[in-house]
Amino acid sequence: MKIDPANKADLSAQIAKAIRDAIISGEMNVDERLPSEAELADQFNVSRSTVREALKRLAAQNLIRTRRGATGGAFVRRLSYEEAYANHVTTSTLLLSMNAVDFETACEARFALERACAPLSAARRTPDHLATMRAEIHRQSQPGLSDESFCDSDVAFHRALVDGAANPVLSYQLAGAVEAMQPLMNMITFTARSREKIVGLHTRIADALEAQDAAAADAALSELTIYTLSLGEKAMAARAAKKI
Amino acid sequence: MKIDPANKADLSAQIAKAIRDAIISGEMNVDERLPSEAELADQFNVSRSTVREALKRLAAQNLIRTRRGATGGAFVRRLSYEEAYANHVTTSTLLLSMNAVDFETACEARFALERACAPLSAARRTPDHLATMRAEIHRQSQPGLSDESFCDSDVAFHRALVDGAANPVLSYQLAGAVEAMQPLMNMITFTARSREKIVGLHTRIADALEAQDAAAADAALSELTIYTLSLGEKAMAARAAKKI
DNA sequence: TATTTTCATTTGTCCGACATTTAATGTTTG
DNA sequence: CAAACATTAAATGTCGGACAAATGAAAATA
Repeated sequence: MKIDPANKADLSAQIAKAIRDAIISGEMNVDERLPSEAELADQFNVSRSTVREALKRLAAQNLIRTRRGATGGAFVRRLSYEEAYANHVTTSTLLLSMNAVDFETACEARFALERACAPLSAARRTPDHLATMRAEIHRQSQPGLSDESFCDSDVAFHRALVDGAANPVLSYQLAGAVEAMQPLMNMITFTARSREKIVGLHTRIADALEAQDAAAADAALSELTIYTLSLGEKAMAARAAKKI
Repeated sequence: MKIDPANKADLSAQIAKAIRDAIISGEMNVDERLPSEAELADQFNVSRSTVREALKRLAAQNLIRTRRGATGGAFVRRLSYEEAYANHVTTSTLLLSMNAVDFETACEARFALERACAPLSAARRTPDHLATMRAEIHRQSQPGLSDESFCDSDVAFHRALVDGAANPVLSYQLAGAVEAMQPLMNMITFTARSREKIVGLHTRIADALEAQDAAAADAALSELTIYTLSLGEKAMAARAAKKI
């Protein structure tokens, strides 16, 4: 880790990379303390400012945490699921918006992934998951609900479906797909009729999971996919018509 | 964006957050130039060093790029799929290793996600994808291949399967699941017999995709899941026996 | 013993200086 | 006039020192 070639490119980036590699390779363990900034500056033969910039890069990636004081310093941080979730969601959102991913592609990906969870969720969902889904369905049926709240509830419902699979790795991977879709979903104005249909499909999904009927859940999800895609097309057409 | 409460905690983190929010909310567009470090220092009423630490945080998240010189500065960066891939893979890897995710959970997640791609891949795979898969299968059949190379080839094969779905969002989400599994897969010593069986299943998958037979592909993937899980169990048992 | 004080260590912030890179501008020369 | 060259200005990158603030440990005190 002490290596640092006399490369011309961004010393702070090089140092960050060296430390990051040490962490990723397992050379440094969780909660292990890094040398102090002054010591690192000595080791790498750079100024303390440069070391600090490197450490801030690592902090931005949640790889280290710092504490002031006598026993303070920089420590290798255990990456928690919650933080990873949050990062994954914002990155996915940015990726969708910056690269102008079309609704169809995102929607297809989202539902394909969700359908992968359905069989596992049918087998393992707990009463808690079912209760969450029922509660969200109830919320979605409220007449005065704003479009934004409906979207939130939609996400919460599908999140419960995914979590029902009781596989944290799966939940993590899907968080990006489901939650990042929300801004795109907001493009679609949910009319009263489309909400009714969606709530109906959600109910079918919840029923199927309660009955532990994977095939029925898959069928309902498939219908929801098709319906959501048709809503997207309609919204696109409306937007195109408006432009002309 | 100019807001900055007189909070005493971590000015550079606060500033980074303010700028990050401006970028994520779409307030700043791709390739737009941020004010210079000196100007930002003025705006936020902090020193240039503090601003620099904030900018390094953003650079670490690939949100900005900086260029030196007269027309230089910090620019909002378009997040590319390639970078997002790389980040997603390393984050997933860290998440698996730091949280001691068991082989079974990771394996289940991986194959569940892959099976979500299979129908799409059966419909859309190009000759290119098929050629890649065949080439990797051929490579996997070489007798002198190291375990590491076999793992690499395995990842490449499954990557081609996923890419065959022709959905970049799906590919991105799955990169983390497939590639992050590699270190865990390395735990399993691939004996000659297990390799033979795996190559056989890969061939069946490739055949099914070539024939655009989604059901057959799913069946083969299902078998591969079960077989991989059994290999994992065997490896665990062997490791346990060794310890005693 | 229990409490308070002192102290050393470490991160957080600021300042000023200089190096380096880069493009635009000005200047010289063929 | 045009091309090559030199100058300059603006920006990031790096350095070194200084002080503030937090924090736990050791020392002094009641």
